Amino acid sequence: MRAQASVLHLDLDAFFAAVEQRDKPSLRGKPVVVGGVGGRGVVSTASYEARRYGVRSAMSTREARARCPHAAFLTGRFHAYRETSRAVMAVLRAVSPLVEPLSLDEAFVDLAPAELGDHDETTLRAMGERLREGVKEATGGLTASVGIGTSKFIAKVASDLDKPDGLVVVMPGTETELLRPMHVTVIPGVGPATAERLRRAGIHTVADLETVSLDELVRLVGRAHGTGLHALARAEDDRAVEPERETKSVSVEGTYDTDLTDRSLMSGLLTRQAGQVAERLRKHGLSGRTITIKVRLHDFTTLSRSTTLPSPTDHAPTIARLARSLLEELDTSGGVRLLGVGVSGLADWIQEELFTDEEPEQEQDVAPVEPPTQRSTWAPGMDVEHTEMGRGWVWGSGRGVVTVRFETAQTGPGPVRSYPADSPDLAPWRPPETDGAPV
DNA sequence: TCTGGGGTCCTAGGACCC
DNA sequence: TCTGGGGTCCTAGGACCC
Repeated sequence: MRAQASVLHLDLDAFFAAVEQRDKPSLRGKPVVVGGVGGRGVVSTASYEARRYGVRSAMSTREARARCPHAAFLTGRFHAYRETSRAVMAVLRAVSPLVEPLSLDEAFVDLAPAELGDHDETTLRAMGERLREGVKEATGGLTASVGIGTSKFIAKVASDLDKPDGLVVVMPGTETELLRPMHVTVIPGVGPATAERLRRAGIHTVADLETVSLDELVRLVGRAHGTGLHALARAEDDRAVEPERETKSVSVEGTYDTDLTDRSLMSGLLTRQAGQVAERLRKHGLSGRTITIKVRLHDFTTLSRSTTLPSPTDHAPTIARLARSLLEELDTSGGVRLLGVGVSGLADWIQEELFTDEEPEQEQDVAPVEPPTQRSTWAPGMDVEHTEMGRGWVWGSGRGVVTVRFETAQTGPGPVRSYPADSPDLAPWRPPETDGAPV
């Protein structure tokens, strides 16, 4: 918590719906719902006109239709949202370079570098109004709610207090009296599960929470969460505004209107998703070592399976192949409603650099370290044949060693073995390009 | 026919190493 | 030979956020 109110939080009001109303004047003043329109879609954003009918974010579109049948139901136009978001972030960066976007419609701004002179309430309000005006101009009339306070937590709570189109400044020293009467769910990280645990312990408000000892909180909700809650209940929050946050994972998933039962269809869908993930990785110059699939069964139980490569990849056939073999482990006979593929353990360099950089620590289980050669011969994902092991594909390669994952059509994925890259027992057996055709 | 999609962070257990 | 403890990496699942 800072001595001065110098953290600002800005939240665009009903952002997706507002962009739709801006771009299509016939929708202005009318209920608009943006979200999935399929049988299993949910509401992403409801305009304030639609909220009057009880339509809320995360509600199923089916229920939203029941509550407000005359609303316009639209799927998102993410290009337009991204473009508009960029314009908003540019307005914020003109005030201070320290802007941390949380999503397309939300950001923190650290006002410390802004030349504000005094941080008295009048100056802060003027700054907030100036920003809101700037956003309106840059976006063709979108409104935003702004909160200013001594920490991220307080700024965020403040921006929520006078929505929509509001501005609230919480001056230093007034934080705890503001928070105490509020329900524990104002604290970021307290969702339904945590709120229920706290409720059972008789803790409802922030004031209640403040009386609970650190040990007791840790016992209730775990180490990390407990210490966080203990501090936030006292408005203690020193989290910095971080303009550059690194991407940790990239994923694509889809929920299907009817449950999937056909394994070959699932394989095809995973293959297509793997291609989309690889494309996004490449676009951002990323690659990753851990491939994860996500499977949601008909009864909503959600499973994940993952595997970690010896070196990072952005190669679609490799990701697809691993995803498909991970699916083999799962019993999907009851039907699958969601399938997804993700890559994590990201590096901002690609595998080729393994060959040019100095030797990494990591060792292979086959010893001979030859001079780095064969770069193009053993590309990840490439199909290979071993005289004894049979068919497999390149899982990773580097430093004169190629790691192969063997599999057969009959038995599925098999063992992983490493060989010297010049092993006469190992040969490519067909070009990999036939792989990856979606169903 | 309740329950999206893209993320982040945490926990807990096992393997493995020192 | 037995007893341990700590650290790191990996996997699976869950809570949470917008």
